[in-house]
Amino acid sequence: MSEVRTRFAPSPTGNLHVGGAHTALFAWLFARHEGGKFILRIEDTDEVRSTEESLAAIYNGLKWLEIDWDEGPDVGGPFAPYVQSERLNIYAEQIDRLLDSGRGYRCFCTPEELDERREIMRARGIPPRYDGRCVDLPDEQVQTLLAEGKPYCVRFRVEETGATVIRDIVRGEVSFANELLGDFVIRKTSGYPTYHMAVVVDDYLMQISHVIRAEEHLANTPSHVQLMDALGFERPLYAHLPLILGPDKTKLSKRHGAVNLLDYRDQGFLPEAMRNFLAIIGWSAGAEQEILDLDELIAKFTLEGVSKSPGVFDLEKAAWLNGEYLKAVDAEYLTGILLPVLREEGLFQDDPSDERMAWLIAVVDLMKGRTRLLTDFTTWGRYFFTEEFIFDNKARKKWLSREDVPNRLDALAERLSVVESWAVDTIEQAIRGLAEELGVGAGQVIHPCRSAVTGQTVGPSLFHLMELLPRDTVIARLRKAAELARAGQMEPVASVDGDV
RNA sequence: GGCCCCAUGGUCUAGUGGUUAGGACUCCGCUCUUUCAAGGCGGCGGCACGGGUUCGAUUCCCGUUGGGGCUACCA
Repeated sequence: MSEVRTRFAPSPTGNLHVGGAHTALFAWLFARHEGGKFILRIEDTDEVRSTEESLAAIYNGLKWLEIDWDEGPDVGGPFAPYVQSERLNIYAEQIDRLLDSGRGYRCFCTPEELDERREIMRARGIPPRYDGRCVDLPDEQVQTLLAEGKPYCVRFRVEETGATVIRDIVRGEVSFANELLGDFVIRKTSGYPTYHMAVVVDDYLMQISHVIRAEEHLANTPSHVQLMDALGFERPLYAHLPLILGPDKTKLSKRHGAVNLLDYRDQGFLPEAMRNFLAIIGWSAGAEQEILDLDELIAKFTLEGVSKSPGVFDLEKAAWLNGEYLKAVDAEYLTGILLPVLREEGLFQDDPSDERMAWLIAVVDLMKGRTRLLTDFTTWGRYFFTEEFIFDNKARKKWLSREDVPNRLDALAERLSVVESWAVDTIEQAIRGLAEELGVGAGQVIHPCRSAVTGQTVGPSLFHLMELLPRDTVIARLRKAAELARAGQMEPVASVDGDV
């Protein structure tokens, strides 16, 4: 078998969205699994909507997921250029061939006329397709119109009878009746090729072996295949991937919330978790394993494992998976990713000392076992970084508003101020010792203490978390909580979020 | 409307002409623990429907229903 070459061919008309990332990932995984090449091609034949920013967003999104390309606009390659707007002469040449062979023809219908006729057809219940008005325009008439400078586009004359059969790796054989296809535009009035023309030419010239794309393109495929046949191009193999759906089961789009891949980075997702999650929508290794690292993904990925039915993007499960990665990942590595998130929130300084970094790593190590998103560090773990944290209602209600608590907190502060060293075991001794002296269970000191120091009733081991806070800070928090409680300011309040 | 695709719990899925239909997320219990939003254990919940084919269909065929995609001088 000749070399496997797959491509991702986005149009730079917006951010890299989740669906695009999914397609790119599958095409990339397949190429990597097969030891082939993965090509990035930019389809900017939409002159009005294409933007530079969007191109940058595509690069950033792919890089975030660690999807790399062997050939592309920035890295070049044997079939450069990889940006369609830089290949206009190539398409022009192929369009001319079609014009010469009679499979292409000039169409002088205006968009307004087309719209009007389409409406009429629709109203009559006829499938709206181009009526072929300009197909057999006499040559002299064409010359006259040309001479008049009348604008025109070029259409492709599709087969009138029979059927076009697509062999799709994931769907099997799919047949389309040719009579239902209309003569479609291959060159716009502007001179730009349409998507249909450009993909076909580029997939052939770039020697793409497997066209892996989303299912929304399945219905376009007979058009592409006919074009290829007419041009004498060998057909690639096709694999149409299931779509990603929103919770309402329609194609995932803006109205479902975040569809920009990088929004998930900002929401606290790890790239490896998002990659893993994307991979298991519409694909399964067959085994009962869902957590797969990059190497496993590449090793196990096959097109046969791709499912036909679309899948809902379940954010809940994505968050769970992210939590699994957070747990498994090395604390030092995680700290590196977390740093910008903390700085964004103004919770960590710009030029920390080695000591301070070591402290952060320790915090991350303590916290990561119970987080699902990176942003949990700035919400649940806020008390590590600032005094500006809230006392949630559960803590207020259950402990901080209790009558006996202020005295207990003060007593604990007193005791902690005299322990000879600030460490897990000395802290634990102090707390348990106080409980014993008061003749109450340890929990009666531990819980109020946790509430006062963290504002929450849940979290990592109290003694360990206290060790990571400066003694002065802990003591100050205990005293402050006691004071607030005495002033009657520890009653549950409506304004406090975090009442979970 | 026409064409095409799809159909296993709410969601992601494994799987088979004969299985107690398996796993994961969510949810609910129980348990461990100083706490749970962590860990452990357990539970609820599914083959869309109707016809065939067959000794036997979740599995194969047809239809229905439902969902989705496409129907542009957007890609």
